Amino acid sequence: MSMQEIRVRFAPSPTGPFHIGGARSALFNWLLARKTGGKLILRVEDTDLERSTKESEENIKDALHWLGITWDEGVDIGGPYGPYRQTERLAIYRQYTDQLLATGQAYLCYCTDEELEAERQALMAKNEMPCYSGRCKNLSPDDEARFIAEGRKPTVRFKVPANVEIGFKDLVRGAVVFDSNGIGDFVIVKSDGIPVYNYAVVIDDALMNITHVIRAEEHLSNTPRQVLLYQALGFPVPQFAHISLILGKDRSKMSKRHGATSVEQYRALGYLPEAIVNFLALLGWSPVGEEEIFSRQELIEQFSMERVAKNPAVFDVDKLNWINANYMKKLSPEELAEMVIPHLEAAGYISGTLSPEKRAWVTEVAVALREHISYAAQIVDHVDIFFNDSYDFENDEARMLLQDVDLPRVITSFREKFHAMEVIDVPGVKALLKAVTKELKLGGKKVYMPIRVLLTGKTHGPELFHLIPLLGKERTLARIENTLKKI
RNA sequence: GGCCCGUUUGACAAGCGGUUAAGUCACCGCCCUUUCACGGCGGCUUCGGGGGUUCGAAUCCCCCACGGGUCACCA
Repeated sequence: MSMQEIRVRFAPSPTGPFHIGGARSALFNWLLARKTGGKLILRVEDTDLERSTKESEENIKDALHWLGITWDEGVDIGGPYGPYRQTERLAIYRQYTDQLLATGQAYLCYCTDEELEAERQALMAKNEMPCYSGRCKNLSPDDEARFIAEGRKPTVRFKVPANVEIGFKDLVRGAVVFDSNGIGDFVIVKSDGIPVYNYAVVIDDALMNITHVIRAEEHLSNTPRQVLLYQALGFPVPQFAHISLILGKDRSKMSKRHGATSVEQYRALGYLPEAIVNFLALLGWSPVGEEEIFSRQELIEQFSMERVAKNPAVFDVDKLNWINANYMKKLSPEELAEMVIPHLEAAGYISGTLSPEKRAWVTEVAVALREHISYAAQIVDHVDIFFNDSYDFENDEARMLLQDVDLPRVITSFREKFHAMEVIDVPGVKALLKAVTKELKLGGKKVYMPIRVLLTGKTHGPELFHLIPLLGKERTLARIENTLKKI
């Protein structure tokens, strides 16, 4: 028995920033395709003419590229089942609409928005399911002529059969059954001739030979409508897999008020694509072993739909940060600098093209700080001590440290040795500080802490032997003098 | 409101009728240490409630509660 090639698709609508939940849907599709040697198709569902923008489509493709999610057929690269943009497939949909109309499986509806809204309100008031009554189903020729004369533009509605059980197997949820009586005749083509999502998606998935439809759970209740359409059109029904939603901290659907929700925002904050992919994969899917850090390749090897969870998952930024920090540690100094520089520019610490020396210095600063940050943007919270020679004491503890009776001896010893240093480098400063503690017979704390406060005004920060070489001889000495004047 | 989906510790979750109910993040403690961070070690009262089925239930069935989704000429 030969395995049929798995064909999955990611079909975003380009109507806004690319949501992190969309990215996860794309990722799961991609993982299954890569895992099985199948194909991932990228189709753009732009039938909402009001809200769809080219800019948004570009944004989505950019984000996908950035995440390393590649498609085998679709917009930009084409393929045997194109076009892959729904607004370019209108003629195709029309054919099937004619077929549905001709066979009596669909009909024209002349109801206005106002009429429909009134009907809906009436039903709601009676506590009944607000679904369309079907009153245009058997319109008399006279009425129809009248509506046309009035200039009404009809929609096309699908005739939903009564008393039918619509069941399908969901890879994540198991058997799901709906009652057709709960579904009113729904619009499949808008009055402007553009098909509605539920309709276009069926024709496209069928024509593009999609075998597995992996998408967010919010589409679960749309699925019975689609199954009906598959049957009416004589198409085979694909496998469905509805993955759970991503929730915010308060367990409601993730939205703006939960913080960053778009891929673009995380990118801008300085998260790494590998980390986002890793984190997203863990949201709803679980690996077999104990390891949680996976490269894309490892994810592909380990992924399986069987291990996708049914329950919704809360987006936990702390865990994302932990994962991202893991990947940041693996960066080379140059890569790290690359990530951090835009944030330093934005914060006004640097500008323009950096000289090679300055760039090297910034790189070292980033390296000194890398253990302290989870994502690139956080660099600005720690970097001030390197750029700003004037500062205030962070707190009383800092002030107190400079009241210590041993302070004069520490300063004298340090200054003396430091003056004598030819080259200010990490091992040199390390040795110097050690020599001071030894000479004065003081604990490390008695030496390091006052010097730290003298140099930065703060009680914590990066290692002194990183800090001092980066400040250099003059700035180090000058800072000590300036601070001493303040006490 | 109808329909559908879900409910294991603060979060992600493993678990598929018999386990001391994994692991990861967070948190707490200890160790390392010049601080913070990193790292190491340890801790962290978990199966929403109630009925069944069964020798035995987190696991199967029913009811309830709660959360979510959906009922558009949006996707």
